[in-house]
Amino acid sequence: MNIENYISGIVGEVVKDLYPQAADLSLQIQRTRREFEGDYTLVVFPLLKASRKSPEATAMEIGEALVAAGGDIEAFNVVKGFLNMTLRRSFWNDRMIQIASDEKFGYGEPNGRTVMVEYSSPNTNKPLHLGHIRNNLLGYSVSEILKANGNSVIKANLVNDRGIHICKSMLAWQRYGNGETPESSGMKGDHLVGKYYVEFDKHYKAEVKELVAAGQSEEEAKKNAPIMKEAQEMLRRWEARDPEVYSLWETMNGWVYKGFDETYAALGIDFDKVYYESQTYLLGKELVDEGLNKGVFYRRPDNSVWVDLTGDGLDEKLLLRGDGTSVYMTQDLGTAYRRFEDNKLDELIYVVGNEQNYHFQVLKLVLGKLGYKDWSNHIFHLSYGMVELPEGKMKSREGTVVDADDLIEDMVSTAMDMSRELGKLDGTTPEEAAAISRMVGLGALKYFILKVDPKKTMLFDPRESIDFNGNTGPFIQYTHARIRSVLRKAEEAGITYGEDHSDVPLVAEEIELIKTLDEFPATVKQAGDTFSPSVIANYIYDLAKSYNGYYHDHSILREENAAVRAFRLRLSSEVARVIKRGMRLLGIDVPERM
RNA sequence: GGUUCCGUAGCUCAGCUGGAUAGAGCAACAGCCUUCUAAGCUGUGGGUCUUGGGUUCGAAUCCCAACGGAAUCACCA
Repeated sequence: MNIENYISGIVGEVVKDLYPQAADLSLQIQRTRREFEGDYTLVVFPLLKASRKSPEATAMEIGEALVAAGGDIEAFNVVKGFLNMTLRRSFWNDRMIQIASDEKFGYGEPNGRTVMVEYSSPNTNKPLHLGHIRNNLLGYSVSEILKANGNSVIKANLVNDRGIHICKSMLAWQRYGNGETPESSGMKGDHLVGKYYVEFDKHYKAEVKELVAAGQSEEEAKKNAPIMKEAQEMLRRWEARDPEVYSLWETMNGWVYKGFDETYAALGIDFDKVYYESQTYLLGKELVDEGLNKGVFYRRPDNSVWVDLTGDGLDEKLLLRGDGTSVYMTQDLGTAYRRFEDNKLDELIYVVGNEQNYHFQVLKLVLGKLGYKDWSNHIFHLSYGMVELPEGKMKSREGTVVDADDLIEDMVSTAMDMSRELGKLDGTTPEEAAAISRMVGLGALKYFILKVDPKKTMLFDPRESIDFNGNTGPFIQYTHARIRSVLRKAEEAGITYGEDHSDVPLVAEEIELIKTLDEFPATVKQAGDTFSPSVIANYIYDLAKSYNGYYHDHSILREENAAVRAFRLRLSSEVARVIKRGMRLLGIDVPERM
């Protein structure tokens, strides 16, 4: 139980005695603002109806009763309608020990719930870019936070491995590739395939231009370009399992998967299940039949199937083409259905960009109309905003896409350069230097992206992200490394934490730190409820920042009083522990030294 | 036009279920390295929380409207 709840309990008893009518009101306890005297504050306004007294008089009355009770609240003061309560000093010493002795501090007990988080979900025709990085980091972090809250989590990746876009890469490779492979070219597989996707586009545009010059309209030309027709023919052959096309498809996708695996490994993310669209794209047709039978869908004269959502403020939506083939929505209905069935899911979270908000609105509505309200109410679209660059939006056509692999390498090498310049890598082996640079470079990238509220469009400024000052991952990592250094030195000097800290007089910063530490479990829970790593990120930053101020103002190892020194060591080690746990929830590693 | 989301300091962002004088970082300026890691610390300046209504003892936060911006509304996935 955290302190706010504890105090709420104590105050609740007193309030119940004083004002029986107020017994079922929930009390508002919050940390006392810095400018005022006290530790925690009760807002008394909601109690005025029951007390029938002025705010000041009510607060006074409660405060006096609390102090008279002789518990942990030893003093109080009243400012307007706010009752500021001061806790006994020994309370904080005890609380610190309690936190320190709790092995699972911040983590919830298993709650028996199963949650699937689908994220990443790349296309196999091009490498990952900056937008995917936000997706991957969010998906992984949200999974970790849900686990910390006691859920059993299935991390799922749905790979879009079929469709016309893959055929484009395949065709261009056949024509212009000269048998080039990742091995022969030394390129990462996903980059190689992406190169031919671009190659296709180049030739396609040239052909369109030619046809337009020959008198066709732009629209006609786009349909009639021979290379496009050939790609479409290839897709038909793929669907017919033509051996030649199918084996090329397998080969090239294999290259891409190998490339993706490297990127995933570099980002430190993973999956429990990988689904392939080539295996799921036929799902969902039974649901369409079901909807027709139930009368919630309807058929048009051309035999296509639709659902009318105009009553819900949306449009009519196609569910099945006239020729009986399925569309994106059909598949998604089918896969959602199957996932709930197969895994007994309590919750299904899709980490997908906000350009698909409409799609998920429809998905939930349609499932609801089919009568699967239990499921539609437990689908959560974790929608995230675009990542923009200082120069403007990323556009693949204009070559302003930031490639994920390039970016990661850039971050790591910049971290290495800066560390070296500052002399931080002196006395480390090349392996250590590389490991630290990797942790710091990725920490900078991950933290910069995760600290922002997912649903907001964010600006990624490479220069600012690599600036290690301020609210950044490296600052937090640095704080941790410093603490670890102090702890190492203490160990070398044979200084131990000791057992009894009950009489140590604490300074104000120490009490503030304990309060902040105490909020960690509540913060994890809050981030779990809202699926937001940014809550965790900003919490750890606050903790690290206030520790840094404390660190500069109070000596730890040089303190002469052994009990005080032991307490400070212990407090420091708890801060380090919580920082490490918090960073883990964001998927960020913290070095022991840097 | 419909739907969803966003609008907080010059810039990038916090601000939890409504609570006290709205907070950080960057940038600017002024201090602090014979002392446990200066990738740091301390201080100064900088705000009609887009606007207007409403609910309330109390609104950046909740509701409505307007304005500004983003995404989306395909027999693409």
